[in-house]
Amino acid sequence: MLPNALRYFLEVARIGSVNGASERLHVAGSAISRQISALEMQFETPLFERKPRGMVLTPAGEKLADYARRAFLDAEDVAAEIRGRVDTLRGTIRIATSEGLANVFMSEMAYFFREKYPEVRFDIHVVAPPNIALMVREGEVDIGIAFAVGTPIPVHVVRRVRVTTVAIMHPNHPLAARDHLTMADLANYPVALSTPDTTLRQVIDMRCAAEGVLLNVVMVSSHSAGLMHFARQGGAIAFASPISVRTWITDGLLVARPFVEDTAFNRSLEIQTMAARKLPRLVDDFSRFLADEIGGQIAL
Amino acid sequence: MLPNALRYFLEVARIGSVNGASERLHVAGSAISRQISALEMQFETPLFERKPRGMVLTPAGEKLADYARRAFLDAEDVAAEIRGRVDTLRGTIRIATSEGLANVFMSEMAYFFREKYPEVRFDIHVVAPPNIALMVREGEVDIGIAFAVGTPIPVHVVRRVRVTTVAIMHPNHPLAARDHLTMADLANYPVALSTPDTTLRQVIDMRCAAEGVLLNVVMVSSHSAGLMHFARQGGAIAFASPISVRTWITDGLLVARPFVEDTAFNRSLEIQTMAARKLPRLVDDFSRFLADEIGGQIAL
DNA sequence: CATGTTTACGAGTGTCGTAAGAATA
DNA sequence: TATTCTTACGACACTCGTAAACATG
Repeated sequence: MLPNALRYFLEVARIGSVNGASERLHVAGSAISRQISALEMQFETPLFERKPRGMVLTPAGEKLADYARRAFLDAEDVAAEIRGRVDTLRGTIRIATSEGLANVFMSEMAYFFREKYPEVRFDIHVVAPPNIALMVREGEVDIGIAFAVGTPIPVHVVRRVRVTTVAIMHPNHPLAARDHLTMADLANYPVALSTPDTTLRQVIDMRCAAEGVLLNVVMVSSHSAGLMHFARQGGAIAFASPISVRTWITDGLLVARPFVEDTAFNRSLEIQTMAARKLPRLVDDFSRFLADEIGGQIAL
Repeated sequence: MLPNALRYFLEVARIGSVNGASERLHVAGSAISRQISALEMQFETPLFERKPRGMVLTPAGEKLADYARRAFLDAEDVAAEIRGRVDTLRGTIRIATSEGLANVFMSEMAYFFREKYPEVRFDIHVVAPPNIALMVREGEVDIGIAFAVGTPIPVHVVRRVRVTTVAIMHPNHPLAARDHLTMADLANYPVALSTPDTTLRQVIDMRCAAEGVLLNVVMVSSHSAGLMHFARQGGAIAFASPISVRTWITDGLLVARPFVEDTAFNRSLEIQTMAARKLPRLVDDFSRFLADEIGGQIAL
């Protein structure tokens, strides 16, 4: 459907070398090299910088890569639509999200959405937060659900909401009786934290530094569901955004307590899709569904 | 950049015959026929119905045509962006609009927009109202500015506003002293109308039929600016939407008088772009500019 | 010299144009 | 029979893979 030159180009951009792309594509490196030269000839500008250890995109190359990724997805979508005859209300939605959201939040969203569209399949990729937007940009997933991180990657943000951070504890915990907490309140109790690569941990660290509070950290885990269960057993206070733990709270298994003056604790939860991509109907529906849901959740 | 098969396919779709496309493309009909067969093989479904006088798209073919038109524009845009290096803030904006809007409204919009972007060029195509959306859909223009007509053509509507219809007359006209008019009021005076293929004429005819009023029509013209000048000389009452005549009113050359209970007189003015197309930055800017402008005009 | 890209060249594939065949009013 | 699409076939162009040449830390 699209010229091979673009496929080759894209794979070299991904892998960063002609030989690498050659192996993955089962195409001779010479052929790939020639096609890329042809593209550069056509656009009258180099698309890669030739470095000793491979090739990296020039700004012009970046533009072409963005276009090509979009073009392949578009072509794929229209082919599915034409072949499938049906307006693609069945299909697979590919999602990248972080570990903290994959548990309760994504499960709920998938469950509710499948009540509307029973034929939907979800492919959920749990990856490190900075990689979510990258995967969206490169078209490896249709939708990214992530807390915004510093690096601005050019993706389309369907919706962005400010999300608070709350302390999660056993219902009998002494602090469960309090309406609002400060970081200093927690200093006397054991706490459980996520790993430093999470956005959740980052806002907690920042807040502790600002208040000069040193927490009594008894557990650090990259598995947020594990932290929640640890908190449920009374082992420690954990942290989360309200949407990440909703069912546990409503079921009475845990209680959540907000912090006073919470703004420094806020993170931005984003629904991301590829910039300028025409989404398949199903994916578009789900992105709107998500946006509505978290739009409602913001009131929580 | 894109495979020839798609170019051939699209031209056959446009022209409606292989031989016709063969002439325009300077490619043998056999080659075109073969490429189209290949596409149909690839999608495992016919894209054209073979009629005795040529070929017409099947529903599957329509989908592919929509995709292909989009794909070619996208490819063109990205190529310009890569080559031009600059972020394409100079360039040409192609617009299709109706005769009534091309005069005052488009001139104003183009003039104001060029104050922001002096390097902009406009290609304005004045065509019959039903063709505006078609041209947008087929990618012959970037933006369509049209009053909505019955046939729903799948284009993206950037903005839609309800626009009233007013009577236009010389400042000394007896009716100029009235605040609101009815159709019956006009029966005693000569009026000038646009041709029946215009949306303006259609709403007037409908309203006259509803009220059972017979107008004293002294002029019918397909050139709305001519009708305005005729009204200005006192020859007749003409009709227009407020935005079509704004400068003439503000300059005091003509006066506009609204009708009582005007809703049946409303038309929907639409800013249209190709569905799901990623607009070049310049075009996107202009479409937003237009939307803002007519958004403001609605209060008029 | 190890790694990675580009050029040279023969083999294979695909596309094109001419011309003949088939379908339809 | 006039128009249009499709198939047959030889000529040409393009792409590929192997292998050698080139660039660089």
